Amino acid sequence: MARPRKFDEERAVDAAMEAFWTTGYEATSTQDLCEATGLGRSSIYNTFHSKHELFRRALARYMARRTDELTGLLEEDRPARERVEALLSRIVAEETARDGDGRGCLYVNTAVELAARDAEVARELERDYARRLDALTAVFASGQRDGDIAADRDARALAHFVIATVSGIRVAARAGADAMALRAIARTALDAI
Amino acid sequence: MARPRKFDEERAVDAAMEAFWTTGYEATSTQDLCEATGLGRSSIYNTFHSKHELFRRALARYMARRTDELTGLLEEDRPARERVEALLSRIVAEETARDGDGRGCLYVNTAVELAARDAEVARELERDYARRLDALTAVFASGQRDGDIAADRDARALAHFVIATVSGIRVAARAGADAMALRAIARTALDAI
DNA sequence: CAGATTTTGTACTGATCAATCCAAAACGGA
DNA sequence: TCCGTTTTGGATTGATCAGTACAAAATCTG
Repeated sequence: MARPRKFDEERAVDAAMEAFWTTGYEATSTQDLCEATGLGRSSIYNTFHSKHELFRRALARYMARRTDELTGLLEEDRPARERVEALLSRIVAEETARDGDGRGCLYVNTAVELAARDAEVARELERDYARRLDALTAVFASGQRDGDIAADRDARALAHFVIATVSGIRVAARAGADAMALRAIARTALDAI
Repeated sequence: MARPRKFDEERAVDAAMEAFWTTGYEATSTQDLCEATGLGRSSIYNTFHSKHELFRRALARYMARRTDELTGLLEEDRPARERVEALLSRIVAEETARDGDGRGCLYVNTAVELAARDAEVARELERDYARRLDALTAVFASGQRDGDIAADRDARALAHFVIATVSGIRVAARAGADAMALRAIARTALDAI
């Protein structure tokens, strides 16, 4: 063997994720990444080979973490409608929190900033979309079995709708909508399901 | 007087708008803006003083144009529900068009890319949000007078909800959702109003 | 036609970008 | 302890960034 690393790769990805999350892909310089991770240029390029590849790692980590949270929340033993309500409430709480301070959601940010001109990233976003769609579809299907979601609805359509509502709340928050407005959006969306 | 301009300022703003729209603020270089507008550097800086100010002009133009389209559509003499349905259909059609090709919406793009770190831009987005909110609120209020929207609903909440649905559809389109999914989102949203 | 004024093209500024190079440093195995 | 291997820091690369300097060109007023 040889000289060992003196940093933890996963912690570095985490730090890079935070940087990309708050600043965006283009606006985060490699210098910013050095400062965020505490690593030198060489260590970053030796480990991740390029800013783009580090971003992909950071995005994958973000999506995995978020989708895990989502599925955890959606697997709770409650009526389907309540589970979706809890999901939307959490999104509203996140977006109105004054400490997280308006960085939004890396998934939405990336979809808007990069998806159109980066096929690899677009593919990753699609895969994550599919995962969340499946999780939500399962929730609505179980709600239909339990009877608290009308049986004649299309579970998959409802799942698409909830995902869109989440993104809608996030964009509205960035466009300056206040907490009351965000709650109104969530409440109105719940009327539809 | 003195030497006259040999270009149309408004056409230049239009061209810049197209560039920012397809590429984003950061990723559009001043060189790109020269090529898009057909102007030299000097003309651009002599007229608009900075990339940032040109962007603000372009954004204002985009929002004015879009909000005009919106209010035009919403002032048609039809039941409120149909007017909102027409609005959502248009958004879906835009996002699935294969020629416009995935540039999305400059308003949403800007909210996500810039609003958090550019107070001036954030203020403009808020003003536009308010304009669209008022237009939609008026539609729902008229629908309640006509009886095709339930009188016990909150017209303003419904308006927030429709705006969020539009953003949600746009983000979903960028994340890879297909035309059927976008139509399902619009249809489900209509069930809520 | 002459003088005042503005636009325009071109060359240039210093800063910063992502990425590379290279030698010194640090470890494991022998 | 010494060799092979890898990591690390710091200097450096060429490209590109937003913005400027300046003089030639073009038009109006007189």
